[in-house]
Amino acid sequence: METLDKYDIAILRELQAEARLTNAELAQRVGLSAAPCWRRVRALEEAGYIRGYHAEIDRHKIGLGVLAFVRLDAERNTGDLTLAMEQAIAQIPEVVSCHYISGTGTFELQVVARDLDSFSQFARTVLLNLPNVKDMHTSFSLGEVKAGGALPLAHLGPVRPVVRGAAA
Amino acid sequence: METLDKYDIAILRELQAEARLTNAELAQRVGLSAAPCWRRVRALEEAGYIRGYHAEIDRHKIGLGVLAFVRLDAERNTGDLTLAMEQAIAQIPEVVSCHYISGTGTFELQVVARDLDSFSQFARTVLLNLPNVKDMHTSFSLGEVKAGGALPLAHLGPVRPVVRGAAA
DNA sequence: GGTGAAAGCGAGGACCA
DNA sequence: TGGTCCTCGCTTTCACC
Repeated sequence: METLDKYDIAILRELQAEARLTNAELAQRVGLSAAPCWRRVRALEEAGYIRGYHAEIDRHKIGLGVLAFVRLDAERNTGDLTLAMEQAIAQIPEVVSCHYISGTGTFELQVVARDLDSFSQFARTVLLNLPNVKDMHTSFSLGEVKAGGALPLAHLGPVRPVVRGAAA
Repeated sequence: METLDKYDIAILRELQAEARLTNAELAQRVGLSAAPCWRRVRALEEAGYIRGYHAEIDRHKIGLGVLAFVRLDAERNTGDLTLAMEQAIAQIPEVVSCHYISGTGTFELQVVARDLDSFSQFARTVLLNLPNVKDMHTSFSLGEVKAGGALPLAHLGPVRPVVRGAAA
């Protein structure tokens, strides 16, 4: 699995948009017959291009009205302390994502909570009690302009729709 | 679909973790037989709890080495201008997510790019050319401490594993 | 790499408790 | 509501081009 050809790209695109496509439907959309299409999907999974398949759940429907962007600054910035902090953060369910941002020891988190009260309590009792935390800055999402996190694939190649039997 | 019971919660949890489960396997895991399990999945989809199913693609494997957190400040903050800005942002493939942050007109974006050069060019030619942009602040992810964005479900109820036939 | 075909199993619906 | 049965179509794996 060295490089991706147009079929692989098309498969990634389709599965990123709609992971529960049947193999038959997927094959038709990318312009392949079922067997080779299925083999490619398997190869993409095994090579690690596809890390998994997930249902996207509506945050608001399950009562998580608050999405906060939190920046945590670390007190000190040695490898050990940072690692311990990372491990502690990664285990918190309310933390939806966390990235290490810079050599100065800042983490950018996305945190969900039921409401502002709930967030506030969470921030005080959990986030600020993490080891090695110096400071915290929070911004709240007031509106989702774009969500879903689908990655662009256009850079992988000229992504013309694949039409079966069409000459180049 | 007023409220979720323990079966619904279990279904959401399993499908969030692994969307391509067969219905038979899912039913077994949540402690239901196939037909009612499948009916519930359908109901959850139709009620909007499940917004879709997506393959998670490895950003690095497809050559997107850079993930940036970008804050865009709007020049002026009227409804029309903000809306136009939002619509422009939402259409940019490299923008993986975008949230409106505060009444002062700040947007928090996640942007992917091949490398720093590529990001830099993208920022100059696309982001800074958006209508109504005043200012831009960028932080780069140096490490994914936690990713995937799975929502916590524990607040929906005491989430004991459902065991078939086990008395409470 | 691609196609086509065969076998086994799950999806999806009807119906009962 | 959950459980059972039944049928169709898909998945998955052949062998072969």
